[in-house]
Amino acid sequence: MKPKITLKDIARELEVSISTVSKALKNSEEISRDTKDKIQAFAKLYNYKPNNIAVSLKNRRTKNIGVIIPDIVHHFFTTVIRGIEKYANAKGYNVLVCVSNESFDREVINMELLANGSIDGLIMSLSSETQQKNDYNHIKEVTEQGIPLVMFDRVTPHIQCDKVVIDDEQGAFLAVKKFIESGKTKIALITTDNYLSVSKDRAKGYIKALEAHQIPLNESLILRLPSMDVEEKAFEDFFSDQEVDAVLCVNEIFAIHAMRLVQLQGKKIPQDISFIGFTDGLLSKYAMPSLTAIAQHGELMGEEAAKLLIEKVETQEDEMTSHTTILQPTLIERESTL
Amino acid sequence: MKPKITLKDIARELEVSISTVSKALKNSEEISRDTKDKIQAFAKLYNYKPNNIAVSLKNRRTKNIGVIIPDIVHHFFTTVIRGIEKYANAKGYNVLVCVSNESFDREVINMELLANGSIDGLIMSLSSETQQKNDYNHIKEVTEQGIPLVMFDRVTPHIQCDKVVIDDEQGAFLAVKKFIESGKTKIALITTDNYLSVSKDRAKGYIKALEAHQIPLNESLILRLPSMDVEEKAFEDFFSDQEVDAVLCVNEIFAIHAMRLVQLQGKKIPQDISFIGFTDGLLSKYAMPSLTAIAQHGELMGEEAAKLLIEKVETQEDEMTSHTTILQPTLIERESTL
DNA sequence: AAATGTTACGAAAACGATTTCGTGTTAATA
DNA sequence: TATTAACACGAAATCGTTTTCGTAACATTT
Repeated sequence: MKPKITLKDIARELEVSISTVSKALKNSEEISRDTKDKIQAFAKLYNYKPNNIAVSLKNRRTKNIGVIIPDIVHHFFTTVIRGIEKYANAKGYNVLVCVSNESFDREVINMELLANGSIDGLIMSLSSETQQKNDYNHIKEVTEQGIPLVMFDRVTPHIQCDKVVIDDEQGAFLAVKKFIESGKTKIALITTDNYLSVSKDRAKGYIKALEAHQIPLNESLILRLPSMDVEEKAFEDFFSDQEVDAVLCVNEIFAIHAMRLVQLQGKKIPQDISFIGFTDGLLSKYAMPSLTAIAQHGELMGEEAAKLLIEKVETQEDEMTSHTTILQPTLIERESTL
Repeated sequence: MKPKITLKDIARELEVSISTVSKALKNSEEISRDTKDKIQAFAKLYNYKPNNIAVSLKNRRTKNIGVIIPDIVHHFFTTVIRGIEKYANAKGYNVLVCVSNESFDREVINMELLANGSIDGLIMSLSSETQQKNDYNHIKEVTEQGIPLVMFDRVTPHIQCDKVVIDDEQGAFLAVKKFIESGKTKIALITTDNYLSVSKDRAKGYIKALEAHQIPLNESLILRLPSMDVEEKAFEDFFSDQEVDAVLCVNEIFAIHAMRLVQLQGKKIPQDISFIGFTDGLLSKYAMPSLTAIAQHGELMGEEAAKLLIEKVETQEDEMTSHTTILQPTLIERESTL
């Protein structure tokens, strides 16, 4: 085992000062060609690499950016991370991912941990618990310390910072419009309770589209689940109590479940009943039949968030202007719609 | 904007020395009750939090563990991360996730980045490119520096370290056994080229199970794809050229594709043809019909890896014993088998 | 020959914490 | 009263870098 070599070690071996070594390795003009050659050769030989921690302490920059997401097993978030990584790595930044697990407390812990020097900036999406509690003090503290923050997807107007979202309302609007144009009228919406900002916006788009086409809103066609977990019973009741010829779901899981259920009831997709689901993940692509989806462009969202963040980090002008990027969702047509 | 407060700031305000502040905040016996109260109150008021970077530099421990995975959009790896996070967080460690994107170069870059002081230990799964190149020098360097390493899933015998894997051979064996016991004999295997350690082991289990039941091995029943991407043409040829009544796939995507294809050809699953796929992710659960799967227990694997790592990190005995944990795969029966 | 300018390097402070050791003040003991 | 012990705190080194500033040695200019 050969422990890492430091500037001090090199200086001692070569009988020069630490400063000389440091400068030589940075190819400073101050050091003579001879000395530089000698030091650089020695450093290469012993595979010297500066200690990141020490460099960070000195420079007060870590070249790390933190990311806090509610859930890592959720395909959408992983695509966002991929986008963040892609951009950040290209800019020489490392990405530090933490998972809040939809818990307010873990979100707070993660933020404190990251904000105490470990990162230059933070990208986050709110946990559902945080959105329910409506408590954003932990986030305010971080921004007040001057740490650049970018929020994506699950955002809040209570915090002033750069944001990247898709136009969820427009996404739902597009979907319902698609249904109506293919002759559907009994259009259902399966969603979570309104505490999630995105669910709220999607419901808005759903209603707006109905209004725009003079279809009266029928509240019984909206199924609101208390969580992301599927309750088989609620689904069954929903579909047996009434006639439905099109369903918009706020996530893939709901859509897949519903599709399976109606297929078992002998209905044909998309002839008898059409489906559109949000997020366009793997499930949509591989479902039977494949699911028409509203794509959220997670990777793009990640890249955009990283770009906004790194810009703030590198131009230390603490201009208090914040910018919200709204990405347009697109409809990916597959077999579940006409 | 109020920048973070340091020990020095507190010392200056309260007209004591930095050492006193440091000790007071650690509740040291050395400091009088009065002084401690005063300092602690002041620190709380100004929300003092020690700077992680400085603490890391001093203690030469970061309380971070690094994780390098080949792909973050892959469900299996995210479940492993979830397991790692779970255990590590409980032990007060932070998890730093990097993605190699199946690239050798990115793997090297990530390792260097992490290994230069950012982490106390590393958990990784090899990128496919690394397994193809069979070059592990970057990993050797890290272990030689005395940084504890645990590998999982995609491992190599060339590196001596703790490892966590599932018994892939046994998994494939179980699957094929299941097929045979339900009367199938024309059993196919759809896999990637052998450069992936796991694919190799699974093929071994497939062959072994056939042998154990005196079914002759028919090479034409093995479809080897050059990458994880699906080539539609190869699938079609494979299924039209011969009779097949059961298929084992080394991943979900292959399985879903194949199932869709044979269903379009009018075959009934599982009566005409059965399917089993590795990994038991979301797709298996929600496929139509749902896919019988070999579960790899990613979350458990992650927890185990984190446990092994943190043990090594905390007991600094550099005992050169390494330990391999082999998890047993389990067969999750669903609709795609009899 | 004196004054000035280069060149090549080292000393030391700094980043923010931790920790060892030393010491002045008081209290307890002989 | 002199000695020792306990208490409460501060000075300084340290972790591994970076960077500013000072300066010895030599070269150049008038």
